[in-house]
Amino acid sequence: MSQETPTPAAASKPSYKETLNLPKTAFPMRANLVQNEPASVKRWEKMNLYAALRERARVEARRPWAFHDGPPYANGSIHLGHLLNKVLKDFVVRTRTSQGFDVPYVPGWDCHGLPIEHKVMTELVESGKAVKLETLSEDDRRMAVRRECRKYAEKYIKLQTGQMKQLLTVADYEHPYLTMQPEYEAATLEVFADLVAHGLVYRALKPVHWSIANQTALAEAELEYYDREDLSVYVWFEVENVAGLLRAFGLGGKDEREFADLKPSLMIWTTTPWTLPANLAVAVHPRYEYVLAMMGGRPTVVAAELHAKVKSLREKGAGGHGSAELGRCKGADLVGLTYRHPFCARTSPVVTADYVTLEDGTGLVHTAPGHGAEDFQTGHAHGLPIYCPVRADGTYDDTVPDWLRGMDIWKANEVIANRLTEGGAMYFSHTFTHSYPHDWRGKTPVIFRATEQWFAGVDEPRAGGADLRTLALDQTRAEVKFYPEWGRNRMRGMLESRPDWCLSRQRAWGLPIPVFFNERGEYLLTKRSVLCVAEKVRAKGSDAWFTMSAAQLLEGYDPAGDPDAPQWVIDACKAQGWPTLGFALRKSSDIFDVWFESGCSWHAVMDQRGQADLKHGRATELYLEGSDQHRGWFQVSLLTALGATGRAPFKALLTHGFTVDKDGKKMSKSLGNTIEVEDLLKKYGADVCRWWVASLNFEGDIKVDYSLFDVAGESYRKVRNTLRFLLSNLDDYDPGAVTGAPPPTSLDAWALSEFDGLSRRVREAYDRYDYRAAHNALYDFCNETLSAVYLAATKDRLYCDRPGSPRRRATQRAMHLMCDGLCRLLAPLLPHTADEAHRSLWKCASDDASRCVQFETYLPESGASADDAWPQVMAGRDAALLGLEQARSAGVVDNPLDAEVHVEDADGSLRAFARRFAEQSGGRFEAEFADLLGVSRVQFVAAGEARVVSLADEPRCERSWKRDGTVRQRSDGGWLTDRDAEAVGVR
RNA sequence: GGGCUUGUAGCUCAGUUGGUCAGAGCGCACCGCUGAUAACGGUGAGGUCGGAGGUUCGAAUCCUCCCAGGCCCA
Repeated sequence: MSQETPTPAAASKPSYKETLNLPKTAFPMRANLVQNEPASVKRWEKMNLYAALRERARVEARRPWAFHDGPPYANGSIHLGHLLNKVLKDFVVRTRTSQGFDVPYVPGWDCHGLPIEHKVMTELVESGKAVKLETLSEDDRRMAVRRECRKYAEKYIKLQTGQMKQLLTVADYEHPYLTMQPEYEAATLEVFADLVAHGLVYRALKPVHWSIANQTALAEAELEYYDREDLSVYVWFEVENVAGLLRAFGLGGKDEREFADLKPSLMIWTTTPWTLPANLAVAVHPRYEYVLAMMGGRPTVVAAELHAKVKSLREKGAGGHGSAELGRCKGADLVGLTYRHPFCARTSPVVTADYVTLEDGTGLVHTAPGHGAEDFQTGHAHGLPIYCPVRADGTYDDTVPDWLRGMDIWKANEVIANRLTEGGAMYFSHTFTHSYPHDWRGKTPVIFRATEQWFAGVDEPRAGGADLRTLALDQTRAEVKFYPEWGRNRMRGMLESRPDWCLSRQRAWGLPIPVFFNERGEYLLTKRSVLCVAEKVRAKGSDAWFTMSAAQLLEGYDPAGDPDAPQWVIDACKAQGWPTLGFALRKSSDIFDVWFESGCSWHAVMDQRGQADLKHGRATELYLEGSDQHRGWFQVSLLTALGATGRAPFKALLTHGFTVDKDGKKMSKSLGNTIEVEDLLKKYGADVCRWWVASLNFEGDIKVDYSLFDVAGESYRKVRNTLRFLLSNLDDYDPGAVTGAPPPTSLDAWALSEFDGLSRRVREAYDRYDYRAAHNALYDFCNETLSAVYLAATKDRLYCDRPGSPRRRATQRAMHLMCDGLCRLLAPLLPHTADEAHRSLWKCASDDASRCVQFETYLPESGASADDAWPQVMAGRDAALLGLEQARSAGVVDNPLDAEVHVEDADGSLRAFARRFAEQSGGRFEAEFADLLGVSRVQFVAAGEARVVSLADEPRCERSWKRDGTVRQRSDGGWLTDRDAEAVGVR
């Protein structure tokens, strides 16, 4: 047999596979992102993408769109929050750029502040260098610490820059802004100078959050709340003027002296016994009802509503009202009473305050004006001293009773409680757990402590006009856009309740507050004096404050020419002349709250780099940060800008939520439910991470889990494969070979008009920062419109038509347009993949660094118009597919190509469509519809006649595997359809 | 404790002003293809819309309360 000559038939029975136009592309199915993304980064760096984009914008005279990066803190690796934030920002930059705007984007870092200084100090102590520092002068010591801090910040800026580049973000990494740069610091001082000029800065003794561990004031933003166990005490304060007490309760008839022996008392409640030495008043609510009742053997004043509750603390089950009630009165009636402090030798008054509540305690509030914000207000209103016996290190000074002097306040809690018990003043005490503010870095509990600090007043009239709070609320209400809209409400609530801004910190690593004191404690702080220092800082950085003398810093300052110069300066100048005075001045040792520095970035970055000009009304378009920044950066930026210019620095605010674990719980290292960005990048690559970000509803909490990235990876692969299939069928296509719109009844027209719709929807979604809508639309288009419908239907003509057939070329043209268009729409979300596909589409050599998809704007509409009946046709397709599936499960057919489907065309619309199709293209729409179903033949039939017919008995084309009724043996011996015979060139 | 906010199929999400709005995709199950093949196509099952009241002829959609989260504050 083997020696036999092959029969002519067998010899001529060709394998037709080589005659097909099968897909061909170098664009791989597997992305290998982790391996290939670095090459993209390298190529973009080689072409200097950021600068090239600026240059294009210049040449094309693109309109600028100002966007501003809020500075992350230069500490540690980037975490999930950074990933989310930076990727979202990159979406903004890239979408707006593709829209045809010029969008410069300068990344920034917050460099000063306690976290770094704390870390550096710890390292200095551990390495033993701290001891040596103690021997230096104050200025030299601070300079030494500052040098270390700068090195530390620089190290992490470098680290984070690399990580952010890995996220494929496009930014001016060559010229970032750092809050420790001299020009940034100088600009911050310029803003401060304006605030000073507008009368918004003042110095006052006030209770502030005080970190004992770090011996500095802290801002709200520097606090974290943790549970803490504390002692809760109910204390009797013995009333001094018993007659007044009896009068207040309408008990004038009682024997005053006899009654006094019972030690009638006010009862207060506190969870901070250590503040009792600073007690200077008891506050009651003027309109609440109070009772005088026997409790623990003493006639005791408590709020009527809390009487039973307090009584039951000591007498279980003794909830019965009024049993021992001696009298009632309003809080206002108690005013004027005085009481003896339980262990300090003084008497203090009862005063009223509106903030007294009946939720906890006794309705009588222990008031220590030196240790609480509300206490301070009350003290201020009633002329009480702001007494704070606690020193910076958390120990008592010498004004307290000797048994407390020098004692640590946390230890004093117990000591004081014991003393109260011994002295009979303790009604009840117990330990309980409550949420308490802690230093965000040291994690140590914070106290309220009155100190001299610098403040920005939010209720001070600005230059005689409206105050900052009013201005900010006005902007929030009417001028600024919020995404999402509820941010407006949130901002308003925070602005309404925020206290004056404590600007000063007692640390080394920061921008000094440029104030000069004389020996009497009077200070020099005017717009001109600040600007004079700002010049020095611009030239030499804020180190100048520590390396130069007061006289040097003030060189060029002329009190005579300063309308705001304080009188003592003018007087002193007359007496001794300016330079001499300068030598006698002492430099302030306070630095600015870091939030003040970052809050000035609208000027230090946007104004200074020419991207905005707030004083002339040119604001930044958008700030984009986590929702915590309603109180943080958004608010401080708004306040400094309003204070300095009267305008909001941003036109719109966009916020995102926080990442949580897969169960919706907060992520924390202690819970062990954190995920590292580094690990995600290593496992999935940046494009998949970005695709994940794009899929999020980022307004709320964002669940993070590896499984969610797996899903994103699957979905990414689908998009990638669709691009690959497009590319693989365009290998032999010459763009521009075909022009003109396809006929409306053609599949190509349908696909192109679907693409135009997609393009519109995606661009509109980008415009409103709805990346998820864009992501979903893009995915659905790839998955449904292209992969399941259009590409499945056109496969036959792409593979089997003669390469140059008009039908094949028309489809290739549509595919080319859509591939190009998709790359451009995808580029903001998937910069690597879109560029890779785009370069493949345009057959770009791998070392060619001249082309990048990010240079392209979105593709204009294709111009294709689809027949109005297409939705009906597609509905017919759905119905027919259902029928096909039923036939398949009934065993009528297995392979769809063995089937002829009789499609119900009840109203004749499909046949009408087919007639139009024939007029426009000269072909049979039934064949087109068969391709849409993936079957060999289709007939349109009347209602009720739909069915599937097996064609298994008919000959099958050896090339296209179709049984379309034209299959017969051809001149080469093979069985082919007419179309395939023509394509192969046989008869 | 207060302000803002979230809770729709296993997962990610759509659901305009209350009336076919209980949907999509993924995943899963089953089937087909084997010339997109570590691909591709088709069909299907799955939810008392966090819970409980209430308003209404009618509520995922409005009101109240509760539960579980998140951010910010006290």
